[in-house]
Amino acid sequence: MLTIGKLGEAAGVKVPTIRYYEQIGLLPPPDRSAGNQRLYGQRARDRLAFIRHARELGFPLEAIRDLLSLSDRPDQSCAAADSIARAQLAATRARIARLRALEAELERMIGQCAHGTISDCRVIEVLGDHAQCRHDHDPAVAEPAA
Amino acid sequence: MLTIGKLGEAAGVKVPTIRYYEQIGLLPPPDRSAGNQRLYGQRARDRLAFIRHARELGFPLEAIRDLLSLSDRPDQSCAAADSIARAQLAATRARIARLRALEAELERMIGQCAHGTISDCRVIEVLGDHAQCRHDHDPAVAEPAA
DNA sequence: TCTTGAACCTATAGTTGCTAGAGACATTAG
DNA sequence: CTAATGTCTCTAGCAACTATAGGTTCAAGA
Ligand SMILES: [Zn+2]
Ligand SMILES: [Zn+2]
Ligand SMILES: [Zn+2]
Ligand SMILES: [Zn+2]
Repeated sequence: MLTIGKLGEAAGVKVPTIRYYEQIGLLPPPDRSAGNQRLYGQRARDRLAFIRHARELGFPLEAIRDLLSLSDRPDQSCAAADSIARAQLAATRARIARLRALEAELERMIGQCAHGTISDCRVIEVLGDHAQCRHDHDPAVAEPAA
Repeated sequence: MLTIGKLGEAAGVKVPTIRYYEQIGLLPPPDRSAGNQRLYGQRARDRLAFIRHARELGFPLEAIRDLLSLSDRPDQSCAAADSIARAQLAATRARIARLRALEAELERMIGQCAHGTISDCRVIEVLGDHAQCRHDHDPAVAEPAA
């Protein structure tokens, strides 16, 4: 049996994150020691590793919740799981495409700047004049800040 | 003079977002009508367009704040502005690289699945077994959920 | 056995960049 | 003049954690 700290170390997940996952029902409430401390077994370790890996691949927690409940029914068709994964792939590709457009514009404006004063700075100028841009203009698709 | 709704329309920014930018000090408090409604002029419009464009390019609001205060000092060197832009470019490239690794793994696992039952599903299997992955293992670099 | 220090507990608030709602006031078109 | 739309403030919510405060439990050394 592992304490929460050991579990976190084993799975590469921070302790508060594990408690958070329990709170939102992604991990079941574990057994407790006589002194009320959480104790985890192999099952919890596997489940947490699954969550961790899915998060690394960018799956939202809600999708992971669905994947976990699917993985508890091994005899059913995996069509639902595959379609969640395909949606994640599509989202990933869309983000790559968008980021490439942003990369190109950033490169262009940095490359064109003569590095003089602010009043001549191509970076500032391009940001202020949005007219000839080709990239996405829907704020709902805006990148999360770096 | 524009009301907040007209300004939002003109700049492609939602009304609550404009009020939010004012609240965090990114836009100065505008004049008000006799009935206490916000009225904006050309300056505010330009400033908001600048913010909007920078956000589309993924700059964090804090970076935009710095860029705006730089653009208020036109005689200074643009080195600081350029370095903010270069940092944004670097962050964008890092995200593209990471997303490409994720894309590859998602493609691989989807492509290898025979689409039978969950117990044979390659998607579920790969998520559960994290051992032979090459992608980033630092949760601090994890992708924001799609 | 006692003590110290690390790890653990709960609960709450903060992060980023907005978005949505409630309930009240202002403006404008017909 | 009235009805509809727009605006006001304030509060709370989203994802997915992270951090802090104030307290308890556990393991190891003296
Ligand atoms: Zn420059
Ligand atoms: Zn642009
Ligand atoms: Zn499958
Ligand atoms: Zn992997």
